[in-house]
Amino acid sequence: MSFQSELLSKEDESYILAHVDLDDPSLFNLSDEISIDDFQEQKYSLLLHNEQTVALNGNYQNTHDYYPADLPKEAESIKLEDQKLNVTQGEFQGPYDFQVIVCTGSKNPWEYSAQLNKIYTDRKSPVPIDFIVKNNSPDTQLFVRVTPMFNSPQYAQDCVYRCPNHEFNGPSDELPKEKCHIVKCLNKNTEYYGDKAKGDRLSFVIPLARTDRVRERFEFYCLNSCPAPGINRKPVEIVFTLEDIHGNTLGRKNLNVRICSCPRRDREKDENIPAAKSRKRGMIVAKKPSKKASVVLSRNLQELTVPVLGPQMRNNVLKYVHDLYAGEILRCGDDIEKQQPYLQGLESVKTIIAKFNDNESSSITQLSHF
Amino acid sequence: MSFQSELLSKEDESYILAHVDLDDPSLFNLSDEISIDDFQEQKYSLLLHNEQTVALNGNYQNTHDYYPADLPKEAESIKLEDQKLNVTQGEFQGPYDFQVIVCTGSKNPWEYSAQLNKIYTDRKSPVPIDFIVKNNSPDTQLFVRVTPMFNSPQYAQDCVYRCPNHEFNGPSDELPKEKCHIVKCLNKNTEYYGDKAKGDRLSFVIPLARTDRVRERFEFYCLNSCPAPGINRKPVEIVFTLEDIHGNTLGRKNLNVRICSCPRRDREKDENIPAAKSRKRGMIVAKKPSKKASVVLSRNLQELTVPVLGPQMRNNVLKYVHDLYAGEILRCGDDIEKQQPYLQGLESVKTIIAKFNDNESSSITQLSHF
DNA sequence: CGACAAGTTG
DNA sequence: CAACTTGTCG
Ligand SMILES: [Zn+2]
Ligand SMILES: [Zn+2]
Repeated sequence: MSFQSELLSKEDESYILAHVDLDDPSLFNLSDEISIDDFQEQKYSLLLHNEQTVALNGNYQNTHDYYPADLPKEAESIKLEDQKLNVTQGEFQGPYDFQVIVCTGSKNPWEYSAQLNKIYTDRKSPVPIDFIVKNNSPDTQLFVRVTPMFNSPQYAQDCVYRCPNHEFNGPSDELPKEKCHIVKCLNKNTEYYGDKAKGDRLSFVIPLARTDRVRERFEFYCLNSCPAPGINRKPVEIVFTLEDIHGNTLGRKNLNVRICSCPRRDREKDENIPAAKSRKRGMIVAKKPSKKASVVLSRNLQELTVPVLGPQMRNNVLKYVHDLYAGEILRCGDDIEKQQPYLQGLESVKTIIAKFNDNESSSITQLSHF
Repeated sequence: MSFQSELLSKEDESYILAHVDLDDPSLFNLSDEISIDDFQEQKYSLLLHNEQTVALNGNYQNTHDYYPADLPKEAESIKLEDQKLNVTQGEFQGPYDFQVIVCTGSKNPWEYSAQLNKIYTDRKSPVPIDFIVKNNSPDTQLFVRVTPMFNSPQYAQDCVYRCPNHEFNGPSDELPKEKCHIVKCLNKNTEYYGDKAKGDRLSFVIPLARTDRVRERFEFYCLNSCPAPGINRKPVEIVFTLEDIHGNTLGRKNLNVRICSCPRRDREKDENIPAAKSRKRGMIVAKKPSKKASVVLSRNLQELTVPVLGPQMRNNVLKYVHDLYAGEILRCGDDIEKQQPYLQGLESVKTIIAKFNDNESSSITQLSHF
């Protein structure tokens, strides 16, 4: 179940996708079979659904207590030259039905785009994220590993570090091993891994509280726009890996992240540029469906602009859209993840309605009960 | 000829300017009369034409070989607390008719504005500057001290250092004492002074070749836009001081500097906007209707933007809006005048629908019969 | 060199 | 939040 090639051809991919049961969680518990030597000398690539294989520089490992510093000197030198470990990157729920939910709300300093599965946040504001783990039993300690990565294939192998500015001007109470991490968790039990000086990829591990839904807060220390050798405007994602005490992977979810000064503006731009472009007289032109966009289109929240005549018609449209979301949400049943984008849309409509209600004195033109 | 007050009132200034011969070079050769103790314990202010007195933090001195590190411990502590030395900043030619000329040329990577006495340059391109010293005799060694300063009174006391990014990512052959200087001279005999760790003001001294006109090349290591604790977008000037071997000041010239990525553009803006300065940020401008939620289309027609999720919902909304117009039009009966705005809205919606139909391959997502 | 991207200001 | 500034890219 492992492939020597760094990158699979499209044909290989289709073949494998067609012949392998990618939802079989046993596929993802291979770490026990791989020795340290294997890690140092071979390249492993395991195909998952939504497959993306990424070569990770440095020491990325599945046991919490395995440290780069423990390597013998010669392994070290191999690592420093061109040791790359291809680690799978696809998302999967795994046996615990692992889910990662960004808390939303319209007046938070961060913004979440369900459409792009992307969070937009300021530097240094705590962002709460919920981890959902079904059947989280009191006798098993689970962990979430958090690894920021560049998410364009071109840069995915490069490790993400803080820019020197934010490395040397971070909070004064920061431990040296934390100073290069662009993201940290407020949870005091978080363990930080990786040493920039050795070229390690940085990540950290949070011990998960034993409830079905655990909220943790994260802070970011660099902007996406920070200069090289920092993020340097490249898109970044956070990989959340559910792990057991041995570092076995039990689930994986990705979250695109943009740390910037104007989360709302930037989110709106990201969402609208793939979508409509406005013309003269406010005409809305439909977007050209980019191949990638069309795949996920059904999950995509987009903006639609229509002409309305008078507050009555406007309110009719708003109420109608509101109710369309309400209906969809009901039809989702208890599937929280499926609800997510609709909840976001609903939130969005309600904000628009509230804005009009705020701005209009006459109660006749107001929509009530929102 | 020295004043105890840190800042002179406007009236004092005018009085002095009217009664003192400010072109008398003897006024500016006072350094021999001032002991180190005076420097440490008092604040001197000497008025010059184009007067600008500036309190300099740290150790700024007129002898090349006087070093902050040589201070006794107690003087040191005074310095670190609030010792500020008011040093004159005005330009004067002095006995050698000292002049500083920025070399110009239209296809250089830098730009010089004579109007603003300001040079605009890229980071890391050598800028040649000529120093003119009349009667530069072979038996007197002269020096030019180069001191970058913030030139707004509000920040002039702060020392100018590199931002951490450029401090730690400078050329690899840089000596530690050079790493914090935002400007350096290519001349290998340049001596760099000041220690950022001690809060010293940084400067350097170039021994002048013994000709009337000496060309030296300078390189800048930070942009004006570099983040705090770097320049942080504050305007900067370079003070060139002609000195003898004892550090006596024989002439002084200032040069405004902007290190940026687009020297030409920025120079043009600087030069033109002061002329037609009516549209600056702080200016009061007729405010536009807050087009936050809706924009006026025609008389009553407005734009409403709502979030939709997927083509189905989008089409539902479009169809609904279409039908709202249709209903209104019916209710207008034969009143063509009254129909008019609704017809217009209907037309508008149909255009939007057509655009989406055009752009979408899948017939499933298309609305038919429009 | 124009257009865009993205931090800052009031 | 709009407008401006200013680095970057094509
Ligand atoms: Zn940074
Ligand atoms: Zn800098």
